[in-house]
Amino acid sequence: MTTVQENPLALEWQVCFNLAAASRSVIALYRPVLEPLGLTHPQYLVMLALWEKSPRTVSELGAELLLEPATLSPLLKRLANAGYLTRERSTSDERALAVTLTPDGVALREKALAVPGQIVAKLGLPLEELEHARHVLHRLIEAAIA
Amino acid sequence: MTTVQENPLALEWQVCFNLAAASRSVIALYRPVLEPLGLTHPQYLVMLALWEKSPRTVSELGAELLLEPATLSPLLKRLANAGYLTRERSTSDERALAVTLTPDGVALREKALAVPGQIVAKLGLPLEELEHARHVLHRLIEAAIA
DNA sequence: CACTTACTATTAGCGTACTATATAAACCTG
DNA sequence: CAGGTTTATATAGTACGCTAATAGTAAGTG
Repeated sequence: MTTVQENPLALEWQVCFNLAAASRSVIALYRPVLEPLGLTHPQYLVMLALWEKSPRTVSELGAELLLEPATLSPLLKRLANAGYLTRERSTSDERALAVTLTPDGVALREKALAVPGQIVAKLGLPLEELEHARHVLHRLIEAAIA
Repeated sequence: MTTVQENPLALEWQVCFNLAAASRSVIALYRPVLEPLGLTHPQYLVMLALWEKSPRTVSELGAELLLEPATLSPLLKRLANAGYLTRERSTSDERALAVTLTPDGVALREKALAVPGQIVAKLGLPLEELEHARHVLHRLIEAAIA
């Protein structure tokens, strides 16, 4: 393993590479766990947001998830097709879309409660280390979007 | 901000959300920096790997970058179209593809040397914190692919 | 009130990124 | 050395995720 001094462009020393690789590697663990729920990982994150508060507009979801409306729009359509939410124009503001959980969508939360534990088991890391990682990542987000 | 005890599915408490959001947020910083080099972020990572060693096969690149051949195949074609590398069947093993930097590809490294500094400046975090983040992420990768 | 400006979501186009499948070369084993 | 298996890429299909451009609604202004 080379040092940064020798090669400032060494792949393994780039935070961005480790960030991208960690994101893909960890999300890959979710695939088999979320498959029985009929969700992809981004869809799971949208459901997490909606379980906290529903209805929400596309903008509100985008602000919390840090996703562009153009990304959410088709994703929400797929979740609507799956029967987990409805998409209706807001009555107060015809521009806004009210994204609302269906009873099926609300009920799915019960199954989802088992997800975090399964992932933690797969990772095999102590909770303190995961909590520390979460904190480090939050700092990176804050720095990047500042 | 709710606690984990209150809501184990709280979005902001999920490592996976912070991981995905941090990855997208940090990579977004690279876009304007890499644009003059004619590279996307995944393409930049491939070039980092090739600057370390060229020629490489698709499998070797996939092993280092943790990417599937199906992802690399079209990505390498785009880099070949850009003139940064050539794709030729290996003479010793006709199954393998020899991915080799062109002189243009080699020369691009000089411009790339300025990239990490620009990103660090944009993030505005001390190098020690970035190095620590890199270490934490490496631990997550190891745990996830174990 | 007409006009302009701002806001909200959608669409189009491009580039990842995955699984599953296909194809061809290399290998191994009887 | 023929036949099956393994290995190395490539392709098909689906789903993000972005920017840029669009359409429709709301709000502000003379």
